[in-house]
This record gives sequence, structure tokens and C-alpha cells, in this order.
Amino acid sequence: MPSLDDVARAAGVSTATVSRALSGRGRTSEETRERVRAAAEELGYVASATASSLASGRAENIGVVVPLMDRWFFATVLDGIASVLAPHGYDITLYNLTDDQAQRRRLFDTALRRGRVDALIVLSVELSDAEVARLSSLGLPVVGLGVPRAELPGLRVDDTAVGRLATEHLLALGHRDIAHIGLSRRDGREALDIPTRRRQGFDDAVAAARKAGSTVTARFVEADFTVSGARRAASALLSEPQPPTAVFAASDEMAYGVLAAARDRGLSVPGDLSVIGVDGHDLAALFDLTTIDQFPHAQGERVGAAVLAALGVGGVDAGRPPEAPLTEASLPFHLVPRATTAPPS
Amino acid sequence: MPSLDDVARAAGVSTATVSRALSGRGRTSEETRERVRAAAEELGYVASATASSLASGRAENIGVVVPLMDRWFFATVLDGIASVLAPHGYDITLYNLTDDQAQRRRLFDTALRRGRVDALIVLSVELSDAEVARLSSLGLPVVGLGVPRAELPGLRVDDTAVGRLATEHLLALGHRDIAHIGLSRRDGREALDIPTRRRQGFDDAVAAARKAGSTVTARFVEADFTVSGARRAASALLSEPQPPTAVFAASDEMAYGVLAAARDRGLSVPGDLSVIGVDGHDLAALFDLTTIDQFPHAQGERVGAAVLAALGVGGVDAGRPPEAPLTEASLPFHLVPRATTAPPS
DNA sequence: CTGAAAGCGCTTACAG
DNA sequence: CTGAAAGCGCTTACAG
Repeated sequence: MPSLDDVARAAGVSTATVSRALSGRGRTSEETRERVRAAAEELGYVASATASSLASGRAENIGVVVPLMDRWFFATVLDGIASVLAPHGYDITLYNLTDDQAQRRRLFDTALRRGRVDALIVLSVELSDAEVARLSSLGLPVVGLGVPRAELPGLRVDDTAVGRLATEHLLALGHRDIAHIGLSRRDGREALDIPTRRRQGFDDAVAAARKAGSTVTARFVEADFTVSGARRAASALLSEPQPPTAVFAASDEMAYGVLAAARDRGLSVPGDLSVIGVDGHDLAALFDLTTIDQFPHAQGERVGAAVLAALGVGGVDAGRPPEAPLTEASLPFHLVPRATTAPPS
Repeated sequence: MPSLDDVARAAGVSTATVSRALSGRGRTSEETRERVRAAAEELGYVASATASSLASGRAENIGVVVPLMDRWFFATVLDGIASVLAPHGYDITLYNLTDDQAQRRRLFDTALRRGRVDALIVLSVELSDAEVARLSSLGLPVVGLGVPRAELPGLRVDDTAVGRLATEHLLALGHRDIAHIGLSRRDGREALDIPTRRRQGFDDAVAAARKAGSTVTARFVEADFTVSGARRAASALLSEPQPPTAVFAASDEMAYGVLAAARDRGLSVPGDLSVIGVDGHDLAALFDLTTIDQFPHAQGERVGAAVLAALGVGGVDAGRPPEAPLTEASLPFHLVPRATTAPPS
């Protein structure tokens, strides 16, 4: 691999000039720039990322902290992030955050503190106070996506509104016995996480319907965010003497589990049971699943653009203080009615 | 962020000693090592990744080249890779390889040549000769997974055998009119890519059955590797006057498309049509889909272990020349019979 | 606009 | 076992 010196020698200028000509930082005459470029091209020179970032303090690399890399949602968001970062020359390094405490310590105490990235994107993980403090002490721009922490600037969907919308859809169809399958943390602390917000929206919509005079039976069933978890929970629910006529599942994958449980028990959808999910999953159309699409790819693009803005990279947004638009729960979502929801028979 | 100097001062030793004590490279007295560790701990010191890699030539970072980051298969493989690399302190930087030529040039001519990674994992992408040459000129260990290139050491499944196994399963059930939905490149060049190999297996199995005296009708239908692509292709196929009694889809996601097409046309599965896929997809159990599982998570673990071995990291394998086991098509796969395949009625 | 030189924060022969 | 010193390959004030 050729070095800066090789290019300098070939072009007959100093290394300083080569650096300036190639990076575009600092002045260079048009003519010199051309000569340097030609020499670099000729030699196949590419600046060493590590030398460059040691000298400049810029890593041109963004860290992305993800839970569950193999989940469709995160993979899709990641694809969205990459699609906006790559054209600006930023690489992405991946940090997988699991529930394993030793691994989390390794991540927060070591991996993230090695100065490898210019900024961090954190995707819907729940962080302890100590972890949030760790993140702040990094001295880097950190942008969250769906992170339930007011301290971190971040983008998110208004998941309470999402839960409300899903529930209202079922109520509007005439359902009066509705179950919500999801998660809910009511451990004293202010619960801002996505599952709890969705459940809150469910509760709110039910309360509003009751206030308006409807008699609504509402149940909440806990299940983890997987197909099989929801399938088990739904199986139990549907074998009760008086099963609900509609289920709001907290994610599309959970909704698939509900569909499977209904099929297992010989219930027809939407004849015997209406089902609605959340996400806009890849296969939702295949299942004809009514869902609330939250455009995960676009979310990735937005959060990617947000870090670029925080770093002062790119177009008009450069340098703009990103706080204002970032702390809002402003990401779009949209009800997609399909064949798994209908009026109760 | 504290630096090496700070630690050296606090521990009352030279920076050289700190470096040795903390990295474990070179001799240090037990006592000094402890003192240095304590000082580092106390200060919260973590070595700068960029300075360290500039000085040592080791980046402790592995590049992973992926097509289609949002595909379940690749996300799962990636998760497997991360699970073996992270415990060894290796980070992962992601390089998304699309079909966009400009983007590919940027990747091969610049991004990969910046010296950011110690080794590269390349996941089932098809590379031009120039790109393979680029990869070799990097002077780094490169390990492929499902890359159809003899020049690159790599792991792969014997996809011809996979295609044969799927087809034999249908033949063994008694099907004599079988279609394969997939891809096949017959452009003169030796076609070693996964889709073509699977089709080759299909052809081989059919030929063998004929040789053994069976009268078999076999058709090949081209479709891209998506649910909707396969759905369209299957729709056309199933509306022919004499549709096949069984379909071998080249991936599980394609099989989902076939199931949807059958449902669209009111055909029952497996009553009117048997369907088999390949992958061992997340949702295959949900669909009761017969498939050939290829254990993608384990594939990721294997290829992760292979690069570690190539770098001489970790246990017994360190330094072992990885060529021999790596060029074989030795990754396991397994038929998982479920409810979408049965004898023809 | 261009160059000489210091410096980014580590690692590693080389001596002792 | 430990330290002084060179060096990894760039970038960037500072002069001119």
C-alpha cells in the first residue's frame, strides 16, 4: 500500500500539500490539486483510516448499538442508516447489546471508550442510569431511536398514539371484548419504553370508549416479543370460556403468533377473531395482516441524517442544533387495514 | 479521556511498561502489572483504538461485506459472527454491497483499502474478476461464506446436494410433476453461485429418477429471491392447465410466496400442492413449511471462528493454516419435514 | 498557496 | 523486567 510520502514524491510536493489537496481542507491551487490527484490515482493511494483519524480526531465511523441483530425490525433500520451514511464516506461499526451483564460492561467500559467512532446511534434498548452516564461521558454525539430516555436526544414514534390507534381501529369495527398482548413495565420508575407506551395507548383508548358510554371488556396478556411467545399467550387466552373477539398484538411478529394460535384452535380470522399488529413487517402483506406501519427503513434514514447533522456533515443542516426536532415523538406511523380485522360476527 | 502517560505517571513506570502490562505482550513483573492495572482502573483508562492500531498494525476490527442487510438470512449470519468475535474484543464494521456500480467502486477502491480492518468476511455475493483481484491485493485474510469463487478461501454448503435432497424428498413422496422456482445463471461462465447450484441439484435428482425408470415432468421457473417475486411466478405456474403437484422453492421466503399463490388460487397445501423451501427461516415452523435447514446462525459462528483462526487468535486453532477445512463445501444442512409436503392425491 | 515541523497516542525493537 | 526512543502515517497550526 502506497503512503502519503509516495504520492508527495510522485507529485513533487510536500505531504502537507497532498493531504490538503486530497481532503479538500485548506487551500490548494487548482493545478497542484490536479497533479496530486493524478499521482494518487496512479499509485492507487488511499489514506489510512487509522493514521488519519489519530491525527485529525475524526474517525469517519459511526457506532450503532443494537439489541437483537437478527430481528427484522433492527435489520431494516440498520439498512436505512447505512443507506444515508455510506454516501458520506462513513463506516458503521456494530455493537450488539445483549442482556448479559458482563457483555454490557465490556461494551460500555471498553469497546465504546476506545475512540473508534465519531458518534453513536442507539436503537431501542433500555439503559440503566449508569449506562446513560457512561454514554454522556463519552463526549460524543449520541442519537437514540426509540430509546426511552429523556436525557438522550433521539427520535421516536409516539407509541402511546400507536397503541391508541390500533385499539380505536378495533373499537370502531364494533369490538367490545378486546385483548392486548404485549409487555408492560410498571416497576415504579417512569415507564417510557415502547411496549409500555403501547399498552398505555390501549388503556387510554379503552378508557375513552367507556367514558363515551361503551361497555368494553379489556384484558392484558403478557408475552415476550416473539412469534412463539405470543403464540403461547394467545393459546391460553383463546381457550378461555369467553375469549375476546379481537386482539391487538404489540408487534407484527407477535400477531403472527396470534394467527397461529387461532389456526391451532380452529378459529377463523377475522370471522371469529380480529387481529392487528404493529410494525409494517415484511410479511404482513402475505398474512393479510392489518398493522400499523412505522416505516422502519425511513426511521433508519432519519436517525442517520440526525447524526450527520450533529456532526455538521452534509448540506443545509450542517451545524444546526439538532435538539429541537430530535426530542419530539414525531416519527410517522400509519394504519394499514387488511383482512385480519373486521366487525365481530 | 486519560492517556497512557497519565497511567504511567500514576503508576510510576514508563509508558512502555504500561503498554506491556495492560496488553499482556512482553514480560512484566506480577507486581508491576498489578500496580499498572490498578492505576488504569482508577483513571478509567482505555487504550485508543486508533493510536493502538496505527502503532501495532492490528485494528481488532473485522469487516463484513453483506448484500441486503435487511434479509433475515444475512442478519442471522451476522448475529452468529458477532457472537464469536465480540468475546475476543473484535469489533465488526459493516460494508453493504449493492448492485450499484458506483457504490461498489467506492467500496473496493476506497472503503476497504483504508486499513480499518484486520480481515474480511464476505457473505454470498457475486464478485467480478476485478473485485476478487481487489480483495486479494488488500493483503488481508479474506474468508467467504457462500461466495462462488474458488480463488477465495471460504465456507459453504454443498448447494447442489441441497437441491438434490429437496427434490428427492418430493420424488420419494411420489410426485412426478415437479417445478423448481429459483434462479439460474447459464451465461457461459462456470456458474457456481448458490441459486444455480440448487437448480443443478434439482436437475440431477430428476435425471437420476428418470434413469431409474420414473417418468418425471420437471419445470424450472425463474423468480428473484423474494416473497413477492416467487408469488408472481407461482401464480403463473399454478394457473397453467396442468400445474405441478409439487414445488421446490429455492428459499423459504420464496416458499412463502408459493404458499400465498396457492392460497390465492384456492389450492390446498399439501392436498393440491406440496411445497418445500430452503433455509430454516424463523417463520418456517409457523407456516408448517417443510424446509432444508442450513443453520445460518451456526454458519456465522463458523465463519467468525475461521477468521479468528486465520488471524491466529484464540485457542488451539491459532496459526493453523485454514485452507484445508475452509475450501470444502462442508457446512451441514438438514431436511425438516413438516406439513406442507405430502404424497400427491 | 505551500512547506517544515510538531503532534495525534500508542507499540515495539533495542539496550541494559 | 524496564526504560528511552523511534516510528506508525497522517493532519494542521504556523510561517512565509
